[in-house]
Amino acid sequence: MLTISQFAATAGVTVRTIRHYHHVGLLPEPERDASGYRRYSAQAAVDLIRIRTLADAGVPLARIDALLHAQPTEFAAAITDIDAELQRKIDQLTDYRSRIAELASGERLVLPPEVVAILDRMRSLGVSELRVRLERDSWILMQALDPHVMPQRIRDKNANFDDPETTRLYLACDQSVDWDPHDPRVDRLIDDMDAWEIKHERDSSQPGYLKLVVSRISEASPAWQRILDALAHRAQRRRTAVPDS
Amino acid sequence: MLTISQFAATAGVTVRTIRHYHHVGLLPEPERDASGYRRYSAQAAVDLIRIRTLADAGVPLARIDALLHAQPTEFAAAITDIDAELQRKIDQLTDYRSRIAELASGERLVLPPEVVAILDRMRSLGVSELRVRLERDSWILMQALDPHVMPQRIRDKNANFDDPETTRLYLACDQSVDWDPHDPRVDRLIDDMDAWEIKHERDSSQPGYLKLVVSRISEASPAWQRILDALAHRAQRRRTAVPDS
DNA sequence: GGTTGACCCTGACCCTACGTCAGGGTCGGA
DNA sequence: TCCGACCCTGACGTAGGGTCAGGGTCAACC
Repeated sequence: MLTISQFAATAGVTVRTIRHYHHVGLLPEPERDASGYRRYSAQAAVDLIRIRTLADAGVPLARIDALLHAQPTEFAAAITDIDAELQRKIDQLTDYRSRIAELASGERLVLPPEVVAILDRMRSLGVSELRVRLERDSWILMQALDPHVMPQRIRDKNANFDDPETTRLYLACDQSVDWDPHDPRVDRLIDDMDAWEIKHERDSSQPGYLKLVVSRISEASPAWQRILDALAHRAQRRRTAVPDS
Repeated sequence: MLTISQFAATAGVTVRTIRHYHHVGLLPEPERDASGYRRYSAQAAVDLIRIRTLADAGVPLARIDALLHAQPTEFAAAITDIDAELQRKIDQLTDYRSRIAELASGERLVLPPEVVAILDRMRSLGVSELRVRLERDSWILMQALDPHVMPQRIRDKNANFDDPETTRLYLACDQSVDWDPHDPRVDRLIDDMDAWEIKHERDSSQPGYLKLVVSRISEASPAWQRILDALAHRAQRRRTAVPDS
């Protein structure tokens, strides 16, 4: 007969594991010898190995108990089930592996590839990292709060960067980050951007969740703050003069 | 800004998970609004996704905390590490899958293939399932208690079944299970087996752990009990007459 | 302006599958 | 007789949350 540690060793588990299985009723308590030690039969070892085979495969102990007392048919069905679950886990882990590999590269994980492409395009056009990060935050908020507008916004944004005039304006604005707010170039920029908004039938009003992004842009640079305030003011005047149809 | 449930949704986790991360200090507590609700920034969403990417890969939360504050070099090293661990898990799950598939077939899981082959050979020779099971138990005990003798015993056992005379004797003994202990055929069997033991220079003494198996064999059949007792008795007499060299 | 349903808050206990410690008895060999 | 390696029970600890309980908020609709 086997002592508890020999018994545990046949399945490569700890003594504590065995006692736990007794406690939860998964393994029946065996006979005791004269001094109260548990003594295990070879049959118990076979049972234990079956239990561990299932447990290793991730089957909860409570379900193992039921399984071992099930009809062969149900048992076979459950096995098929468990096997499919294992395959699913394997696929998932494989997926996690590829994600882990991308961890170094930041937003690739959190945004759809089209948006990542836009951000990369901005970088390659020479847009500052600060501006790119603000843009990224705005996409993240949009994704969380208003996901159905994303496809349209992606098209718009790409169209903007396809247009050399719009791109020039965007870059000029980006460069104004450390200009003095009263630099005459800022005035020209405001005029140009206002004209652009009129031409493209846009205005500076935004869905509520983007107000935060706008306020962070303003905080980042006094020049930007002046530009945004001026544009909002002019747009407001236009709306008052020509009310919504 | 995001409410806690919107924030949780960006990473596909529950609100409780977010609060748990605050509790353990993995995520910093964000600002609160006027009514005490937590409000999350887009940057927090990026951080959360990074955390979940690691957590999904099985990294303990405590280690994630350290990782996110680590140098890029250490971080990269840890990622390599985690990736290797993932691959190991995938391999293990693949292994469990193949084991699960064998669950129906019993001893294949618990004994080395050579022994399984011996048991299968016994079955194909027509040995009763009862006897096979007793034999299996004896191998299990041997494996747990005296594993280094197994290769030799495997060779011996195969040699026995390679010998037609020994096989005949074994089968005869197996068939005697329900004979009357005083059937004259039992006497002839005892004579034959005793002769066999002398010829092969074996005796019926066993290492302690096999005594149990022998006693279970005896319990299974009165005829077997008589055979074993008689053989042990004769072997004992021989040892007394011709003491160990 | 009242109600309804979907949120949010904290605090506390529950879960699995054991690990670990405390405090004590038992066994086998030197 | 003593030591180290076993064995026993009982109880608490662990990660990563789940799930109440008991209460406040918000927005929309009637």
